[in-house]
Amino acid sequence: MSLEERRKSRVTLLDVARHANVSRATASLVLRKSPLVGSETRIRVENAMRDLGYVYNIGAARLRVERSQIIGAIVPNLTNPFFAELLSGIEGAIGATGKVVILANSGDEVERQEMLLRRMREHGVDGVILCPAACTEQALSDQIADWGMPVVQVLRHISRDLDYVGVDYAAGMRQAVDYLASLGHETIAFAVHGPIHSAYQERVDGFHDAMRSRALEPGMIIRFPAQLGDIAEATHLLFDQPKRPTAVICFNHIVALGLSAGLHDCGLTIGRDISLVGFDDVADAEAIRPKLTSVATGPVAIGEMAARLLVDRIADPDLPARHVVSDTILHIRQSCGRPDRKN
Amino acid sequence: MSLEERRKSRVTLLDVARHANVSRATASLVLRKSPLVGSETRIRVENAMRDLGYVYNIGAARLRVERSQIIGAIVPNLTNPFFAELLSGIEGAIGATGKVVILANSGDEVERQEMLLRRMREHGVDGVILCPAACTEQALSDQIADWGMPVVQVLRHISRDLDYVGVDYAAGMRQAVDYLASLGHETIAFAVHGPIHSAYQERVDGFHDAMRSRALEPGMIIRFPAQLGDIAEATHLLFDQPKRPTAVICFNHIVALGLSAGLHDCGLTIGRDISLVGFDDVADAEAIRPKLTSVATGPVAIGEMAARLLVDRIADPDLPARHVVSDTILHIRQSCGRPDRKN
DNA sequence: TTTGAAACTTAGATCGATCTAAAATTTTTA
DNA sequence: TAAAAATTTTAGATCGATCTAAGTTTCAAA
Repeated sequence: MSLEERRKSRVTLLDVARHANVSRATASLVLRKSPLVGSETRIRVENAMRDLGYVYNIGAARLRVERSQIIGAIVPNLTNPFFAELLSGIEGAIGATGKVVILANSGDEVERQEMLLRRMREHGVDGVILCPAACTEQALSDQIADWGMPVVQVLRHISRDLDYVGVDYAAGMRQAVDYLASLGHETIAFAVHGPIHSAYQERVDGFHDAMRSRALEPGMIIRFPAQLGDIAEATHLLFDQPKRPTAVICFNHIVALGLSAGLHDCGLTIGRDISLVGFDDVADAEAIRPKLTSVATGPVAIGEMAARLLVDRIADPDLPARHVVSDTILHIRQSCGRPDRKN
Repeated sequence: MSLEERRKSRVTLLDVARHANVSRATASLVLRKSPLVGSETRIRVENAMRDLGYVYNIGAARLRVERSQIIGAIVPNLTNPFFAELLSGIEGAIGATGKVVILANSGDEVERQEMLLRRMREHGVDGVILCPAACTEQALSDQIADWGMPVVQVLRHISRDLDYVGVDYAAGMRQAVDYLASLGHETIAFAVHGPIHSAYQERVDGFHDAMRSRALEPGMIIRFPAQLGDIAEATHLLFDQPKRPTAVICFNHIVALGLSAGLHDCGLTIGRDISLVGFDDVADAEAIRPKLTSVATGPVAIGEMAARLLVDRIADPDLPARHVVSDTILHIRQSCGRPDRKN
């Protein structure tokens, strides 16, 4: 009956109090570092805690207090290193406030996301950082408001009524297009993939706007497969166009890796025969050869910022919604050159 | 006083019970799908739950029951895609059992790891999947036993008394060495980096053993910097050796990416001038050109297995310790060739 | 010595579920 | 039709903390 033993052996605040010859209430005050307890008593209680190996039971405390010290994070895809870095930022910033992060993977499926939100509510999370699954209805926002649950949208948004931390994708696309245009490129493709959501749309719109305002040919959007392995093999899509692009902007680092491999397989030299610009600069960008010129979005910092906003919102649920859109940085490396006029 | 309102508006089981004209106990039975309640009553209660928008409060339930439905996962470094994939496996398998994962990053620091374990105990986790930080003392294992906390070690181990899910690193090294030897390589280097732990040691020992049993020159271990960016620049370390290696086995995908970039910068062609074998095959391995031959360790499956072991251990804490060591698979791609005899 | 304020301490209710043991109801059996 | 058995339902204690409101001590001032 080892379970029984274990339960019995659990040290509660009452045990501590008895051991220190004070009441449960006083022990609780010590726990919460209240200035009300005398220093002699405080020390006696602290010693008792140490001697008995007392472990605070947040779950029990939460029953009285409205804070669980747990926040949730829902991302569409954990295996994507971009989201891993985002998560790292979230965990770091939330952890620093003494809270804890429940992690979940929506797989970009709305029903799964719904289930996860419910599960998190059952666990009484203080708030959620949500990167909404593609096709999430705006109605979810009202639902969330109904629940009275603090939520920060990250990277993608479904409603202006909720906090949002993201990236100025349009500006990022403009940086990429401007840079390529300055090198003399006129036929530029945007290689996209994956499900459609706000961040996708903003990139596409940004691309079109940037092309238009440079008076370049209307933007060429080319869709690639979802999986990294399949992208390289689909590289030919770039050349199946009415007019062959001299430069390609990649939707994210997955497309960049895939195309970088695929172009290599076609016997083309990146930076000479064709120019490539990445987006969502993750650590690996440094390791591709030639080094990939790319638009960096700083996922770790975004995660940290989202955490900060969530903490603020939890502290004051009536704050007006805030929208933090961070700038991108164009890292010029070696994957772009002047267009080959022979084409 | 919106907080007050919110609290008041929280629907409890008692509200549901009243609304359905039954007692709290009956409502609780319905919640737990007990066969004891009559079907007419069950439906009435279920309707009441739906009508009132009842949300189960796991925290409250946990006070009576010994299960929190929370498990913890501690990894040394979230931004490493290898651990992200591991985590993805853990989250998937744990999530499928209806439990939830608290995520934490030890940064490979023992004190931080200790703090995180404490925090998780305070949250009453049912168990923890731990990839121990480098330099973790074996004493932690006794500590954990004292606490009566179910723990599964993953990828690294500090004690045979705890469950462990990992990789047969020695066999993996043998596969790599055997393959290179079969191509005719005799001077093989092992490029390592990062903190020293069981998985590190097993790889190094495995390398030495494999070299010895093939009667090749004693293994050459070369340490590289921790950060990806610095590895490429340190590539020359390979050539500072008394005898220049014709093939290099990389400690993990970070070293592989770094060296693959660095060798390229040195003007060497991988697979012709020098052979490279990766380890810890992550998704990106497909995207390096030439495609990287590597020893795959399947992080997602390892995470899933660790989750399964933890669930079993929680169900029966008195189970003898289990050790699951999974096989590696050598993926032969394009980064290896016959040694250049001119050297 | 009494009084009042300041400094500490505490009893007991409370949060929202589960569990036990017993009560109420229905069905079956004699 | 009464007793026994089976099926449902429930009152009230309980988990481990926090909070309120009230009770003690201590000590300086009157």
